[in-house]
Parts: sequence; C-alpha cells; structure tokens
Amino acid sequence: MKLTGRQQDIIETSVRLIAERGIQQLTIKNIAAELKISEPAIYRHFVSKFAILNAVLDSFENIAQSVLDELPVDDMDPLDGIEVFILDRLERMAANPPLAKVMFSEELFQDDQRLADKVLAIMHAHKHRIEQFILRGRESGRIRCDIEPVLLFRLIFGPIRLLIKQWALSGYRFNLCAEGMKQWRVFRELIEVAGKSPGNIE
Amino acid sequence: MKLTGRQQDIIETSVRLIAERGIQQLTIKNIAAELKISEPAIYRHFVSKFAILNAVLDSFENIAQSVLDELPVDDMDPLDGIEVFILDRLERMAANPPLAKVMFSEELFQDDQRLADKVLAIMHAHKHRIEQFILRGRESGRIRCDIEPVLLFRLIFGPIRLLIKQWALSGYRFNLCAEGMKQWRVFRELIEVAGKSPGNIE
Amino acid sequence: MKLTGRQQDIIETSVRLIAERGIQQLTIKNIAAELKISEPAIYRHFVSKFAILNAVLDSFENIAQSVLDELPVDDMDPLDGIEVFILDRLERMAANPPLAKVMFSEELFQDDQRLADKVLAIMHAHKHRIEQFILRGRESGRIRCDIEPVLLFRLIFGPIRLLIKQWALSGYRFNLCAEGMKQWRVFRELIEVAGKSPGNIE
Amino acid sequence: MKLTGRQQDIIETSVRLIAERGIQQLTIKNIAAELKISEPAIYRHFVSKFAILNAVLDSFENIAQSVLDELPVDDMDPLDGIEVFILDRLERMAANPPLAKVMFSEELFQDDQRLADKVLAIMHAHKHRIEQFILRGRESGRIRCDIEPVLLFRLIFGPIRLLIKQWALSGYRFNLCAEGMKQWRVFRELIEVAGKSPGNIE
DNA sequence: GATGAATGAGCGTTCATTCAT
DNA sequence: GATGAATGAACGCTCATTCAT
Repeated sequence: MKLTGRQQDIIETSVRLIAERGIQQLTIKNIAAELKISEPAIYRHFVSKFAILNAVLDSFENIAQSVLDELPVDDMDPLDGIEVFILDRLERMAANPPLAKVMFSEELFQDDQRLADKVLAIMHAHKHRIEQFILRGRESGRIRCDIEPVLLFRLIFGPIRLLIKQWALSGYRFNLCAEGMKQWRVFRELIEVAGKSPGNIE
Repeated sequence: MKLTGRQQDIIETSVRLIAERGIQQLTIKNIAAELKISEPAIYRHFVSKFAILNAVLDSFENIAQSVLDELPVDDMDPLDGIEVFILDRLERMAANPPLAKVMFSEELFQDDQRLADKVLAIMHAHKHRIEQFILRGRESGRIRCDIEPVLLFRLIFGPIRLLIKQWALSGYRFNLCAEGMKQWRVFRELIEVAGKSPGNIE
Repeated sequence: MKLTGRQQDIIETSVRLIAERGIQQLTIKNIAAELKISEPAIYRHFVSKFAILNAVLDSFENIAQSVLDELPVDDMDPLDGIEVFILDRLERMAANPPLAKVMFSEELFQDDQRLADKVLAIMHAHKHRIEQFILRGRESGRIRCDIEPVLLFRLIFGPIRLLIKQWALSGYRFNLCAEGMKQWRVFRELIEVAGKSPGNIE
Repeated sequence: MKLTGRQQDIIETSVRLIAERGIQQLTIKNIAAELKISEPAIYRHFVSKFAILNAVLDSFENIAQSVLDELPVDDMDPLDGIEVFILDRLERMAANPPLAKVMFSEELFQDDQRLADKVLAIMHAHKHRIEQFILRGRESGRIRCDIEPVLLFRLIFGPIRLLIKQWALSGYRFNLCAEGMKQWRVFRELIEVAGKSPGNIE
C-alpha cells in the first residue's frame, strides 16, 4: 500500500479541494487542474475516482493510527494517554488545515456504501482507542467511576470535534492547539480523581 | 416566506434524499421522481435548485428558533432552559430522522458561499442562545464559574452533536431522546452548583 | 413495446450509421448529429446506448417474423413457402439497403453478451422457420429425402446470405431481388421432386 | 514483409481479442496486457493500430493463398481441387478457432476505407480461385453446365461460410471439418457429372 | 527493447435549466 | 399546474499516441 509521490500529491490535493470548495467540486478535472496535468494523467495513478477517495480515507486511517502505535501509551497514565491522543490530532489538523474540514465529515463519503462503511470503521477504531484509556483509568482509579464510559467518550471527544469544526468554519482564525488543550484540560479536571497519580504526595 | 404545501413536500423530500443517499444524489430529477411529478414541475415551486437548498436551511433556522420563542425560557432556571432546548432538538430529530443526518452537517452546504454563510449564521444563533443561558446561570450562581462560557458551550453541545451523529450512522438503532438526556444530565451534575436551586436552604 | 416516432428515427439512423460507417462510429454524438439534436436529447428517448442497440435487434426480430405471420404459409407448398420467405427478406433489404450490411452481421453485437444472445436467438428462430418448411417438404414428398435437413438449410440460406453480403459490399450495384430469386431457383430445381406437386399429370 | 516473432504475437493476440471480446475491445491497452508488456512497447513493433489491423488482414491473405500455391491443383480434378481448398480452410479454422470468428467478418474492418478495400480484395481473390476451378470443371465436363458459375460459387461457399459462423457462435461445439466435408460432399454429388471421372468408361 | 508519465480527442452519461404546449 | 422535448456544460473515463529516460 505504499503510495508514489504523485499519488500522495493527488490525495493531498483532493483533501484540499474538498475542504476549500466542497465535495461536489472534487472532480477529476479540478484535481488535474490543481496539479497542472491533464485529466487522463490522473488515471495513471489511480484507476478511478473511487480509488482516490478510498486512498484519502486510508490516509485518514493511517493518521489515526500512527502516533499511538509509536508511543508507549500503555505504560502512561490513561489521562495523559488521552491527552497525547488529542494533542496529536490537534497538531495534525493545525499543520494541515484542510484535514479539519474533511476528517470528521462522515457525510461526505455517504455517496458510496463502501466508503461510508470505511468511514464508520475509522470512527469506531477511534472510539475504541479512547474507551480503552477510559477503562484503564477507571480500573486504576484515576478517572471517576460514576460516569458511563460511553458518555465519557462523548464528553471528551464531542467538544474537541466541535472545536475543530468551529476552527475550520472560522477560517482557521484561532490557535487550535492552545484552545483545544484548554478545552480538554478543563474537562480533565472534572473527571480526574485527585491524589491518585503515582507518587502524588498531596 | 410562507410555503405552499408542494414547497414543503419538496423541502422534506430534499432533506430525506440528502440523508438517505447523500448530497450528490440530491438532483432535480430525483426530487421529481420521489414526488412523482416531472422535473420542470419543480420549477413551478422553486426558481432554482439553490432556492430549494436555501429553503431547506430556512426550515432548519425555523426549527432552531421555534421552541425557544414559545417557551418562557427567560423565567426558567438556566439549566432547565438548556435542558428544554436540548430535549426539543432531540425530539425533533427523533421524529424526523433524516434531519439528524443533515442538520449538523455544515460541509454539505459548502458548495455555495451564500449557503455556507447561512449555515454559519444558524450555528452562531444556536451558540448564542446556549451562551445566554450559561451567562445567566453564572450570574445567578447556578453554574460553576471556573469554566469559560465558550468551553462550557462546547462541553454541552459537542457531546449532543456527536450523539446525534452516532445515532444517524447507527441507522437510528437506539433511543435518541433517552440517551441524549442521560448524556446531558451526567454533565449537568458536573457543572450545577448544588444548593442553589430555588427552595434550597442556602 | 410500441415505439414513438423519435425512437424509430433513432433506430433507423443507427442502422444506417452502422451500415455506412461501421459500428465503431455508432456513437451517441453521431446519432444526435444525424438527427440534428443534441446528445442529451437522445436520452429522452432511450435510457442508454445499450437500449438503442437492443431496440435495433428487436426491429430485426419483428422484420424476421412479420411476413410469415401474415401469410398462409402452412397451406402452401413448402418450396413456395421458402420462396416467399426468401423473397420477403430480399425485398426488405432492397428497400432498406443498410439492413443488408447489418442484419446478418452477428459479430457487430458481440460486445455485449446480452446483445450477442439476442442475435443468436433471432438466428435460431430464422433457422427453425426454414427447417419447418423442409420437414414438411420431405413428408409430402416434395423435397428429396437424401439430404439431411440441416445441410439443406445451409444450402438454401448460405448462398442467400453470401449474396446479400456481396450486394452490400458492391455498393448495392446489382438487382438484389432478381439475382436472389435466380440463386434460389437454381437450387430449388436441384432438390425439388418433380411430378409431385398437386395436380401434376406427367 | 517478414514478421518478427513479436509482430506475430501481436497479430495472433489481436485476432484472438477480436474473436473473444469483439472489435471494440481490440485496444492497444488490451493487446499489451495480453502480451504482458507496456502499451508504448507495442509501438516498437507496429507504427500504429492501423498497421496492426493491416497486418492481420495480410495474414488472412497469406492463409488464403498458401495451400493452393503449394498444391498441384492445376493438374487435379477440379472438384477435388475445390475440396482441397475447402478442407484446407476448415482445418485452419479448426486449428485456430478465433480465425473463424474473424476471417469472414467483413464488417469488422469497415471502420477504415483502406481496410475495407483490402477485405474486398481478399474476398475477390478467394472467389476467383473457386471460379477458376468451376470453369475448368465445366470445360472438362466434370461439372454440370446448366448452372451459372457465379451461382455455383455461392452454392459452394455460402453454406461453408454459414457453417463456420454457426460453429463459431456455438462455441466450437461440433467437429467443423467432419461437418464441413459432409456439407460440401452432399452438394458435390448434386453437381458432379457422373461417369466423367478419369478411368471411367465413357 | 522497454517503460512511466503524459496528452488531445472523444466516449456514454447526467446535470440544472428552458420553452412550447 | 404540469408536461415532453430539448440544451450547454460538465462529469468520470478510455482511446491511440508521444516522449523522455
């Protein structure tokens, strides 16, 4: 599944086009124009438009997986793990703003069932990750136990998603990472059980 | 701005088509086929496709405004006001599931700047309402003051939006209102300042 | 299966285009140009190019059936029945020369399995008709019995097909019906059992 | 006009592609794919697609000529000469079934006037050969004289062509040579003048 | 000899929209 | 209030072919 340089160009351009002009404007013609090549040239690199959208989603999947696979998140304090996860997403979005407009827009890929399913799978994997942290946090006593994990997940990620959407709609006019961390930490305090972090004296 | 019966049919059908088959399948042909009339007949009721989408957004706006305009929310406890607002949205979505797939999908209207702006305006009005409640809640001491209103807004509405999206993606397979109220109330408890509800000893 | 006027125009034009310029030149663009309408206009009358080709074959089928259904061929002398059948085909071809280039060109429809099957079915129906005559001719003693019916069919129809092809390739430069009748009758004499026609004295 | 090995590969593949998938599927891409080389590589061996089709027709021409040039057909009994000719064609087709689908399909090359003319020339040469035999047969009294040579030609070759077409359309499901010889011989008996074969008492 | 990348022309098809009836 | 017929623009995609490597 290694991508050639041109394939990466095409994916990047596609994400940008969706972000800037909407999915209806994601046409082979527009992609080609952005890359300054002819339309048929696109087909040397992807067999169809579907293949392009599929590769776009694959790249989202990779993004969603990469950090956590590299970090020793399993040894971390679960709340720190969630924080790393969130910060990673925020930083990626900040570094590649079009992502923010596209990545959490499940409706965009509704047109094709296969793509819609893929989007769903990514979303679930995402959720699964966070819930793992939550469960470990409950077991270790770091996270208060009086809130169901599924509700906690929405309380953690819902605001972050909304923040990202606001950032995109605002034309990227505020500091996403700073605001995002503020957003997360204010909630973290609400659910963190004080004095239970290892080595805490208090 | 009164709509004829046929106009309402068209709007309703449009929302359903977007929800069920994606915005790319919202074509004059498909709308006409659903309503079992010819394509040119659509133009008797709306001058253009843009006008239809515009009317769809207008209907969202009306939905977003209606309840609050009728209820004496200003005299209510602010937290109860928010609760009424959320419950109203949930009930509307539950009663008209396609709404859930469309109403919070700002990207769908990205194609046309005028529509995108309208979406933004609706979202802002939305946010403004909730923030009014939050401010009153702070003033009256019913809501804890150590969380910035903007963060609170996202903490209240982010999870609800995410829940609605999950409900739509799940094929409407759980009880939206029940789950939504559970979601809201668990957070309400976190931000409600105890002993300040009317009739409480201070 | 009634065709509108425009649909008949399109079929007729299609047959002519295939005949004059080859199947590769049978494009929606060319059909539209011949009819002096735009390409999309074609789609008001046929849902696809496949549907057009299908209708072309249907029209062949009708041609192949029509005469025999109207004539009292069952009461005829079988050899006369075959003669009527052949003459009918020749007259139709002569009246509509493009037919001659297309009707017996099974390869032209090879591109789509459904069309290829339809061609085969027409061919079989054709063959079945002739063989019925042959069998009746054998039973009634009008046709010599020392030649297998299937071989007789090829001896009757093979030369006629070849003649039609030569006529088409020659640019329609000879009298098809006259030559065709000569062709048939010379063979008829070879297989006709003399003195067995009703009322013959000899 | 000597062909390289690769050129022969390309011609052979082309004939097979036309036979199996229709002339519309005879594309440079498909030829290249079959030969497992790249598309531009084809152009090392033929300057254009036209050149390929031209070479295909040349190969048909060679096939049509070869046997008769090698055999002492001029010294043969004319009816035997025709039989050798027919049997040769049948054996070639049986040995290379795609040929059967393509060789007598004049319409396939209709797209280009130069190719269409070439097809016509082959057909004429073909016809000329057989007619030579017929004339010699008449002169030597071996073939009945009451049938015009041109009609005789169609009576001889029409059924064989039809048989070959039926064989191809049937998916090559019967023994072509056996059936073909049966077909020819039943007609041979009809036109052969008895008692004139060499060694017969007169 | 062969390839990867590219292209202009053209394909069948769908789009929103118009117009005469 | 509705229709059948039509259209210019655009769509995703394939074609034969070229060119630098």
